[in-house]
Formats: sequence, C-alpha cells, structure tokens
Amino acid sequence: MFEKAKQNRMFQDVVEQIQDAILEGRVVQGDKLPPERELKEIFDVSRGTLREALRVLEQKGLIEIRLGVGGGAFVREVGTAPVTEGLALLLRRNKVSPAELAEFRKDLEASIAGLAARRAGFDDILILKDFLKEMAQALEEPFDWEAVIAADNRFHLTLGEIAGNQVYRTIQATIHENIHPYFDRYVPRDKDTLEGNYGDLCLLVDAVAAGDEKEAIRCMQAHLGRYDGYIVDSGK
Amino acid sequence: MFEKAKQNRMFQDVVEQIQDAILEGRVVQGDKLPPERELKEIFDVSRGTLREALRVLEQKGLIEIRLGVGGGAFVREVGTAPVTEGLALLLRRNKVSPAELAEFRKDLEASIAGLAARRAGFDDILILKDFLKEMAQALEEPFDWEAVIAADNRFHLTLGEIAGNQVYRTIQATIHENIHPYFDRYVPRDKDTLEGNYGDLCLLVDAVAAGDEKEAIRCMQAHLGRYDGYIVDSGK
DNA sequence: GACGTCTAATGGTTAGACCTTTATACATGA
DNA sequence: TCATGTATAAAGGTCTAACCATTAGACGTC
Repeated sequence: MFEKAKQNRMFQDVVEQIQDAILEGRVVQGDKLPPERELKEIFDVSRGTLREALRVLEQKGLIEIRLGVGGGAFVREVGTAPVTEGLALLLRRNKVSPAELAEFRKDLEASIAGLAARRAGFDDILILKDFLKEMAQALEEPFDWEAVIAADNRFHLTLGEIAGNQVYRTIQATIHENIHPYFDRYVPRDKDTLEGNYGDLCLLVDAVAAGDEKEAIRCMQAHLGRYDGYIVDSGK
Repeated sequence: MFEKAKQNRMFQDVVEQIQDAILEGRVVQGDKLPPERELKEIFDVSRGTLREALRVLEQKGLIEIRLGVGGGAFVREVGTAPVTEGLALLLRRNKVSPAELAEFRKDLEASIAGLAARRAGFDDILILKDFLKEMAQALEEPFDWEAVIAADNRFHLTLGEIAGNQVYRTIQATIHENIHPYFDRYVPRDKDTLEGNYGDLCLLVDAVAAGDEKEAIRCMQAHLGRYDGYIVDSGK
C-alpha cells in the first residue's frame, strides 16, 4: 500500500528537475545550462547544494562540465557510460562473470536474429549482404583482423535495427560495449576462425532473407557458440 | 600515444581513494566511514569538496548515507542498482513503447524460464510452490488483487535467481521497473484473468521441476502472452 | 600576421556557521 | 514495572561569503 517515505534532500529535487528536462527533451545535447550562480537563484538553493546536484547528474552521464569562460554544465547525449561503469564494477568484484555476459548475449542476439527474420524487408537484406562483401574482402590476403571484427560488429547492430524494437537495440548496444574487451583479449586472431565466422553469417543472412525465424536463431547460436570456449574458460 | 590530461578536481581524488579501498576490500560492506568532519581532515579538503565526493560515491552505489546519531557513510555491497538505473535512463530516453517492452520481456522471461528449468534444484521448486500457494490464497474470496500481483512479481524474480545468471536478473529488474506502470494501468483486475494466470504458473512450475526446458519456455510465453492484447493496444 | 598580456566569465575550493534528523539516556507518571 | 515524554549530542544537510584557477577572447606590440 505505502512505500518508505523517501529521504528528501534538496539536491535530489534539483537533480530530478534537471534530469526530467533532459529526458523530456526540453533541453537537448549540447545545450548549456545557466552558470551555477544563476542556477542557484533559479532553484533557490545554495551553491554548495546546487553543486552536489551537478555532481550526481555528471555521474549519471547526463551533463558534462567545462571550465573557463563560456564553460558550465552542458547536456550530454544519454549514453551507455554509466551502465558500462556499473558493469565494470560488478565484473571487478566478480559479481558477474564474462561467461554470464556471453550467455546472455548469445540469447539476446538469437532473439534479434529471429525478429529480424520475421521483419526484414528487401532493402535490409541488401544491406546485410553488403557487410558480408566487406567482410569477404577483409578476409583476402593480407587479411585484416580489425576490419573483419568491425564489419561483424556493424552487422550485428544492423540486425538489431532490422529487428525493429528499441529495447533490443538498447540492451544490445550496452552488452556489445561491455563484452568487446573480452573478445579482443581472448579470441584468437587466426584466419580459420574468421572464415568460419563468415560462413555462419552467410547462412544467417540466407535464413533471414527466407524469413525462416527458427533457422536464423539456430545460425546465430552457432555463430556465437563458436566463441563460447574462449570466454567461458577465461572467466572466473 | 598520449591521452587528454584529465581535469583534476580534488573531489575526484577523494572518490578514487575511497573507491579503491572498497574494491580492494580494505573496507567491506557495512563498515562505517568516519564522519564528514573527520574525513575532511584525513583528506585535507573542505567539507564541501568532501561532500561532492560522497555524492559521486553514493551515485555509484558504493556507499549509503544514514542520518542522525551513529549515521554517516556506510559501505555497500557492489550491486546492480547503478546498471539498472543507467539502463532505465536509456530506455526512457529512447522513448520505448510499452509494446516493445512487452515483446522484449516475453522473450527475456521465456529464456529465464528455460535456464531455470535447466538449473533448478529441489529446494528451488519448493520455493516456487510456496509462491503458488500464496497466490492461491490471495485468489480466495475476497480476492486480493494487490497480493496476487505481488506474489506474481516475486515469482518472476525468484525464477530469475534460479536461472543463475546475474546479467539476466539485472536486465529483468530493469524491464520490470519500466513495465510495471503499464501493467498497473492497463491490466484488468478481474478474477478470471488472475485465475488463468495462476494456472499458467502451475504448469510452468511443473515444467521447471521436470527440467523440461522447452515446455518451460512455452508456458512462460503463454503466461505473458495473456497480457499482450492489453499492453499492445494501449501502447503508442 | 604572430605573439604576448590583460580581463572577465565561470567552475573549484575554503571556512565557519546554523538547521535537521535520530539514537540514546533519562525522567516522569500511571 | 512499563510506557511515554523529553533532553542531549552526534552526525548529516544547508547556507553565506569569500577567494582561487582555468580559459576564451579582446587588445596591443612587434
């Protein structure tokens, strides 16, 4: 029925007001908030209190502070930085393992592949095939590991777009950002692995083009399963 | 080669020192840091600067402030709260629709059910059955809608625990947090719906107990599919 | 036009005071 | 004896009024 009455600290109210303004788009990325000495008048708090609010907003990744003339609090694009930082802490304290991330990711990407198969249009298939071409080129001697990985990434994110659900895309982008360090560190950079990888994606695109949801899911699982060993073994 | 010289603000140094102490286990969960007036002497900064550092640590979820005698900054277990909050910001910012949330959730919970079926132990089943009993009681006349929903919630979160992957749990918590307002608003409060709901979960528990992954997934999809109409129609 | 120098805007920091919340000890009274 | 009220002090929350540090831009000198 009731919930615990929340501790009311004035700076929290300031945080909420500014946060709402950002999330509702009343101020947008790049906008400069008034200088501290004006904000303090607007909210009718002391400068110390106002600054505590700014620290919280900064930590949330919602604003960025610049020094000097013309400096101040600038609205940032809401991004994945705070999530990434929080996850990094969890990983460092062994509250989550890279293997858990990888398990979740495989599942997530498989769902995305399924949705993409259900919803992809003709143009979408062309875009995916472009990535495959790009990847094939990067695989030719002398093969370019970085370029293959970059193409693979964009392939996944594009599939996320095709899936047509913002929630999947948001979660996908966040997981990608956090799992990549492990890929870079543990996945071998040999050509065989990458060629197998390329083969997986070709099959996947075929499945998506055919609208075969189950096959798309299977392909994606096979594709990511290829790396399970590396991540799982190195975790914990 | 080089990177941008980082802006050096004194409170950031304080944040780092305390954060390191926590991450390295020199202070552990429940420990109380000295009062502000002592900390400010230790770090040789003003109280204002110290308090800005405490706000950052608080936002990172590393400490918690309690008021009054014996109050102060207490070390917290590193947890998923900041990750959840950051994700919630992203979802809010990306203006995800209730329908998108519901689609993702069905998928996520289904995966969780599958993992739970694979990993549940004997005790886990007993706990789930307790929730079912609780729900059955709340369904008897006069039936208590709030109690049923509360039990249902805890059922889902417990299933998330049983799934044994912290990443799923964190994402699940985030989605729950964001989808609940819509459930409260749009889902009908009649007894028939809730009784059907109860039936779904009974079948689900049977599947989990039997370790039947596919059936557990199917049950969960059926369970949440029950609400698709309400969320989807009212969304956007 | 290239290079210093000055200036003002603006965040960063400090000191010291007072207000508010809360656990505890103690007193009061049924 | 036990419940209830009250005083006390520890500790966070807030405020005021300065001064310090950084930086863009104006201005001037060579």
